[in-house]
Amino acid sequence: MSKTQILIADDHPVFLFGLKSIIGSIESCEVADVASNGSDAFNLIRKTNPDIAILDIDMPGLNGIEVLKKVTAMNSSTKVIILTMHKDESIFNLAFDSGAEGYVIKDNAAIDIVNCICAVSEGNTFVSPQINSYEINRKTSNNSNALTLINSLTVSEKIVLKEVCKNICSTEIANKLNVSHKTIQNHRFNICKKMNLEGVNSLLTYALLNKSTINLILAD
Amino acid sequence: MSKTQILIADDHPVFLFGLKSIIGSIESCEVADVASNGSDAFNLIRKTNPDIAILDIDMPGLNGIEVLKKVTAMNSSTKVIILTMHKDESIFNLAFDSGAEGYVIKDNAAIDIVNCICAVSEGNTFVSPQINSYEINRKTSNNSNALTLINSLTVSEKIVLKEVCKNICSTEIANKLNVSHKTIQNHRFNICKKMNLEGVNSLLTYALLNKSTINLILAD
DNA sequence: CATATTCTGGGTGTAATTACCTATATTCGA
DNA sequence: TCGAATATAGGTAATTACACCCAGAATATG
Repeated sequence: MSKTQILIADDHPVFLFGLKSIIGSIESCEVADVASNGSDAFNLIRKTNPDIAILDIDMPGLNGIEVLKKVTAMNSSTKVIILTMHKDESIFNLAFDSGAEGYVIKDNAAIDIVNCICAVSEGNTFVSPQINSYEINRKTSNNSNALTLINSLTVSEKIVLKEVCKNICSTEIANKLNVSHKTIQNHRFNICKKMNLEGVNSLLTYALLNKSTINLILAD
Repeated sequence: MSKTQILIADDHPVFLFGLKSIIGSIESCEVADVASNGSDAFNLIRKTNPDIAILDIDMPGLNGIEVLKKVTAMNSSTKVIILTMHKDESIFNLAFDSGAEGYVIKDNAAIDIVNCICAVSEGNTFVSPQINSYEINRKTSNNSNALTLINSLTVSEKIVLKEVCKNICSTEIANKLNVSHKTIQNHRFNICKKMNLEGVNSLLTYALLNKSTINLILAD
């Protein structure tokens, strides 16, 4: 029986080195390729078609979620495991909505990654025990998380939200988009209503504190 | 000649594993101890007195900077290298002000860590080439960075700044500290003046975007 | 003790955002 | 083609933060 072919992608050399050693020590697995950015990872997946791809989210160029989406879109047989430090429920949901088979938190023990690889190669899904509740929420369709809320925004509202993330005030956003500042204020108000944000500066603070999540969800 | 004894501390098991392998492969070095949190790291340093301690900043309990400060305070012969993902100039300065001998960015190649260990064990300091300019700024005493500015704040101003980081508005801060909201507004105004912040919400956005840096600088 | 700094709090004004309202033009799906 | 959703933009009011003014009380520092 041939070994499970695994591709790993992470832009932190030391972490990648450790990951490679750990996976290499699994009897039934073989590290087929390593990549240190998203584009390389995707090209290698398309070319070599590994059994499993383990992807970090934060990588230069294409991020792990974008690679995952492209892999899913081309109906590849490669199964994707997301290995990240993000503990945000919205990102977790985004990963599984995008076709992931596993989700492991980076600061968990190495055994989680091993278990995840085993589960996924047997056709099951796996999530770090630490975020088990996220999976339960998904199964009970308890879906009032940021991903669902942000996806309910209109195109203009999404554009405005992205600008707010950059800490640009309404007047400047209006100038940038060549519309009245009243229009932007209305969009902001509607975003607040949809996302249950109340109080002065609530949208600004929400946007700044959830910047990376929002930008992942609203990428392109 | 005996090998250089090294302690490494990081709360990411996979990264720690990779780091241990890389350092273990250096002929003249030996990994004496590993720790996955700050308290353990400090206790081990005190007990075994290694030649070099390589510390991550973000660790549960005591963070790496706090460990560094305690090591410096007890006049230990152990030299400390900070190995972190933080690229913030203020944190870099905080590390060297606290007595660090080396500062390496986590996403740099493994060779940087090896070079850093060699430099430090020979009595020199080392910083990742990527942030070389920070060292030059220090040497030319070009010190208008956040560390200097935040340290120029009064006790009350520091307390207010920490509350603003938590996204608490002036009225609530006033209630919490049992003073008038005008007092808090005056503190905010004075903080803005000292830190050259202008415009509506400038302090709030500065605080939210630099939360982790501020909390590191203002830790106890 | 004298001086300086800090903490405190009041006043006045402006800017930005939130919180609603209304209303028209456009676009999109049924 | 018709109705729904969306994008646009105007109005009004309340809240919060910034930007400056002032001054008395407490505290530290020489």
